[in-house]
Amino acid sequence: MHSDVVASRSAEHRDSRESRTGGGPQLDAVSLAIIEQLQEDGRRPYAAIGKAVGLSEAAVRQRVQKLLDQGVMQIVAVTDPLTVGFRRQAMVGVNVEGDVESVADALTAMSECEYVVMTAGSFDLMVEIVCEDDDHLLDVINRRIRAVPGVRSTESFVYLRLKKQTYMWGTR
Amino acid sequence: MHSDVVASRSAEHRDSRESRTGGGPQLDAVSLAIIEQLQEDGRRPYAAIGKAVGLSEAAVRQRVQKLLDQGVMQIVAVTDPLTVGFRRQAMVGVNVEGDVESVADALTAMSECEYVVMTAGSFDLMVEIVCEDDDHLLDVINRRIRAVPGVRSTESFVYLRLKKQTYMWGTR
DNA sequence: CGCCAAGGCTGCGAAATCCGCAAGTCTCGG
DNA sequence: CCGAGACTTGCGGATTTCGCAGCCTTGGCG
Repeated sequence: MHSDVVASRSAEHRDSRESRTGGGPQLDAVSLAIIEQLQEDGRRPYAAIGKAVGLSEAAVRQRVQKLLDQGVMQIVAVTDPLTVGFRRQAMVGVNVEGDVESVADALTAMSECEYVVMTAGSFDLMVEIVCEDDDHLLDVINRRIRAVPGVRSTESFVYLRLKKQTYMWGTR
Repeated sequence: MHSDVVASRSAEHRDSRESRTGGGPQLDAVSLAIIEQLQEDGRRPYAAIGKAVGLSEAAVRQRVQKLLDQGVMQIVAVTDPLTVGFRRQAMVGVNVEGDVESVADALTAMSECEYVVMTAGSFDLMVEIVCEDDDHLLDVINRRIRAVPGVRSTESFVYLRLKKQTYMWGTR
């Protein structure tokens, strides 16, 4: 029944929290299936999940708890920012001279920066900004981001319309 | 004994120029508070939420259900794509000739496009792509996206490292 | 002004779920 | 051969969910 499950549980708990790029702790097919269930409905009962993935309720409970503890997934409410009062969003491309990492850390510390990623290409960093209004956005971009040491230049892409936003990784 | 949060029940006369893009029902302070609770923990019991926002368990349940039905929020599991087997991600800027909307729709229909937004700036669209490997990414960008009628050019920013990814809108 | 419908809230049992725990199985490695 | 880890089954008790019957307030309307 739950046979195809057997995967590598060898290097499960590696200490490296930095391993993002290299691929994190291996997840077997069952954990993947559990995550998919919770991506459809974060409040689905453990018993129902167990039935769907071929595990007992207790086992699902344990695995979910572990996935949460390990930080592999989190169960949260997500909203459209516009409906909760954030009227301006923008993607900002950043060019850096010197240490990209330290700039990224500085941006990460800003609450308005919802998403920070280091990239290859004509930008070193891409940052998604969520603001309440134009003034707020202007302040963040021109005064805060450009004030970070090492930031050479920025280019902004103000959001006109959000067309798609999914959280269905692994559900394909 | 209603509490602190409920204070502004009758004073919700803020200038509600509802912005079009997200449109949607005005959220009062209580619903906001409920959302914040669920952003911290999507599985938090209704009774606990009620205690926190000053409402009964049943009332919280009804409001949450309505928020879900209305599509204002969804409760889901979110993960780091890298830990679930998607090793290549990229942000792609797209320039369009002709109808931007129809191109956006075409991209939205692709399962690999996790995030699609229409922007102002040197790109008409920004698209986040989630792929399993380099071949997959190459295929999506060069063969699928560029094949969409109206796409004039694209520029890719391959993710090197995800530094921050939050879902705490409204929790500031 | 009085009446009524609608929406939102509370309170309350009943059903379902969560949670911890114990005992037994199975597999993998040392 | 034995221990560790993961899973299962089973089981209560605590907690949570859920449906429903009121209650109150608001707003429309004759």
